[in-house]
Amino acid sequence: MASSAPAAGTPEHGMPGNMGDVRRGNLALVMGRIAHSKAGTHLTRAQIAAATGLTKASVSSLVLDLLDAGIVREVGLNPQGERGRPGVGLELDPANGVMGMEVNVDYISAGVTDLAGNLLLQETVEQDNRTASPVAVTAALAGLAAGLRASAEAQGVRVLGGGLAVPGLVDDKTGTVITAPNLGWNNETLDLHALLPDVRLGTTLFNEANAAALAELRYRPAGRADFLFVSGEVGVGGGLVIGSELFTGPHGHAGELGHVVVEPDGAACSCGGRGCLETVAGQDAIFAAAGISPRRQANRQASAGPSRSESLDQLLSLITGGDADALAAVVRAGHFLGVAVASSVRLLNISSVVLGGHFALLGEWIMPALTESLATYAPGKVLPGNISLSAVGQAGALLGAAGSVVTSLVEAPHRLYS
Amino acid sequence: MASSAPAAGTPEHGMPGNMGDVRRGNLALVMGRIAHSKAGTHLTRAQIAAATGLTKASVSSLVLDLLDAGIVREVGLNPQGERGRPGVGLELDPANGVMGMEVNVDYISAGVTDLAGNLLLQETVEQDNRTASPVAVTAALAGLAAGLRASAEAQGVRVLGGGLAVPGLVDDKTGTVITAPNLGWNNETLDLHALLPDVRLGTTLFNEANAAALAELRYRPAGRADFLFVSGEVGVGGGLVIGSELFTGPHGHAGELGHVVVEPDGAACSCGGRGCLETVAGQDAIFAAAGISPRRQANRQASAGPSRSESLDQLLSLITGGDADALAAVVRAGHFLGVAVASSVRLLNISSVVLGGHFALLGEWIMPALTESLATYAPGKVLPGNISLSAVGQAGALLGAAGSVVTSLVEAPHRLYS
DNA sequence: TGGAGTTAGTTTATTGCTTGAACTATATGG
DNA sequence: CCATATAGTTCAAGCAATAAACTAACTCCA
Repeated sequence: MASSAPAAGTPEHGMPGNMGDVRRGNLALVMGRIAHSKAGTHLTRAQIAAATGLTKASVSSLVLDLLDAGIVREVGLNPQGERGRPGVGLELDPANGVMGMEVNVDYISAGVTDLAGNLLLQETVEQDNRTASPVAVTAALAGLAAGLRASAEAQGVRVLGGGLAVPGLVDDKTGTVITAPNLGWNNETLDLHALLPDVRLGTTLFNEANAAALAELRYRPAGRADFLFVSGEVGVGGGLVIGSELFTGPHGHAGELGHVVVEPDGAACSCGGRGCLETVAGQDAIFAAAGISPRRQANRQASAGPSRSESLDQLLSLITGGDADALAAVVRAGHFLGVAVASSVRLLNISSVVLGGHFALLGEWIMPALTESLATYAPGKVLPGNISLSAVGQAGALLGAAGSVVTSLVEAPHRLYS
Repeated sequence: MASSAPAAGTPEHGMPGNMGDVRRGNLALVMGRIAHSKAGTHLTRAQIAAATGLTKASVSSLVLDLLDAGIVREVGLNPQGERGRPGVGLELDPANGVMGMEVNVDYISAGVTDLAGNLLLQETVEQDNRTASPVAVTAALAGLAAGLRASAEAQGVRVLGGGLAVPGLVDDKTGTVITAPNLGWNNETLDLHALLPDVRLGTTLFNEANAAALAELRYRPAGRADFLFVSGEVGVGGGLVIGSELFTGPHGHAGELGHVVVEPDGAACSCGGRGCLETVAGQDAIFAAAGISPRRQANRQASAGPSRSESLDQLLSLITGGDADALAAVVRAGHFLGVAVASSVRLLNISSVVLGGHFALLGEWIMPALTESLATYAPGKVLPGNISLSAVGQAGALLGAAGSVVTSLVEAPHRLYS
């Protein structure tokens, strides 16, 4: 998980700074301007100098490093009626890509984006990962990624690094999945290097909700800098974005919205607690309350029992068909989601919420209950206009994991020419 | 409120870095070593060089700046049997002080500490601030502060800056108290400069719980870097310390533990919400449940009705006298405090809790209920040994507000020789 | 008592980076 | 074709850290 990173180019805390730190910081500054320039437009060295406050001489020198590293390229620019010598446009070199990967309960998936965030290649393999060992799953994913990487390189795109999202608590520093209840994994250390060998920027491990939150930050038009992303999968997860950065707390696991207490006298939760949001708003809880037969637990054949998406389809048709129990289950989930979000809003002072997973799918019926609940429990704190549905949908975790590599590159481009 | 500050010496985000930033950062590094050296011991230039990785030449040059600024001084050092030339000890110059100030419901208070955190002077004036205008209160406080400042300067201590803690939501950038329900203040902009005129480092405005949390961080022996401080006053407040820094969220008001929802079907709260922790664990709620007559609201004479500390004394004697209702009220508060803390722990991934205010006073009876509640709602997340009572007590807000000035000076000592 | 050894702190030359000014390059407009 | 304007490069200057040499002050030991 991305630990609370110091500002770009800042020396590690407690370490002395030197002139190299200044250069690395300014390199990141220039890189950031190029990376975040509006699509279609191409900044010139002079524009970057004006925007950042650096001198033209410094910008030229810094841009030269980025060109040498192969992450930025020049594009000819016709100034169209401007006076003076035309500037040379700069853009992220599209010959670079990053790999996003995801392991979930019933599929593995991988994809390659360029540094601008365009999805170039993607492939998903449906398989039940509850019946497979972590080693087998990562081996299958490594094969999937290797294939995509070969395809990317065949079309001239080198893969600089990767990100992997899994539905559980992770420790990125050690590459360990601490616990992933829905996969049945506990303290499994993954070989992230073998997953994507010999990439300059390595591979980072993410919690799925956190990765999806990063995707919202990256792909949402006019994205807000501060929001709580709610991930509705089998479990209920949360991803906190504060100041345009993932907030993961002191030990890397902040944002567990699914285990906020919403009913002190409520049902026992798989986490050992009681009355957690997940016990009323998780998929299994909603299905049960709606009278939909539960998916078979472990050891089920690939074809036995309804799959998760089948259960969701069933729920949707029940609701649209006017089934009172199904609608009540969803409204109840929305109500308690509001309770949990209200508490989060008071604790974290966040004013925007983005719903993903089944909460987004059920948005039409969740939203009224949620807004009413928020008005009751945290009046005035979250304007209805600041509650929105996921802009990226299903592929969020994958795109967020990939995007995190780009972000880390933009914040420390010097890593590419060590 | 301390906004999420960049690392010491880091240029403002988006601004170019230059060699001056390197120097400011290294100056802060050296200053930090001197400020955080164990009391009684005195680091030498050579020791600082070895500890930081800077060269002796750089340290000498940086220390010279700190000496010139008058915030560090040399102390002779007998090396006691060490070989070689003895080093010259360095310490914070005790001729500098900072002012901490506090406005609360029934008193105003001010105090001066040196940069090491020793309280040199303190004075408290009891007065009912609900009957007074913000202007009158700040005028009285300014007088109190001016007197202490004169005393300090008479004994050779110059006051470098100040911090003011108030029981409400504040915006430090504008010096505004957005809302302080128990003072009846709403959108009152205070003249912080007039409160403590002509100090080099200005005066910072804090929420009371946040200031008290900073005091815990500063004064607690072997203080943890991450904890949730729970402030039990008329209202219930919270202060979040993450990574040894105050976490105030994207808009500066994070940590409102008192308005976490603990009983969705509970009582209406003064904030407009429902079932907030404050409705069961605030002082008034506990007094009411214990059958203690409420304090008179506004317009009471200074002598009419029991004061808050009188009510607390009454509660304590009821409990020690075996009153079942009083004990039940406290146990109930502890139980729901556990619910709120459990949710906080899941959202913020914090593993330590510090209780202040009436929660500390009632610790003997609160703690069992709290630990049991935490074991129920967030099993394994907060070890009982990580729940503790305030180490600084009543003067916490004042000490924390004063200490924040020291912290900001240590992080940016160059501000003292502009 | 005095020299060898040891550690603290300063001086000096070097390196690396930003800056600002001068300079070159390339466009538009009359 | 020349004036003007803008883009980008070159070059000397300034500043900060570094490394190495140097001075200062003390202990140990003969």
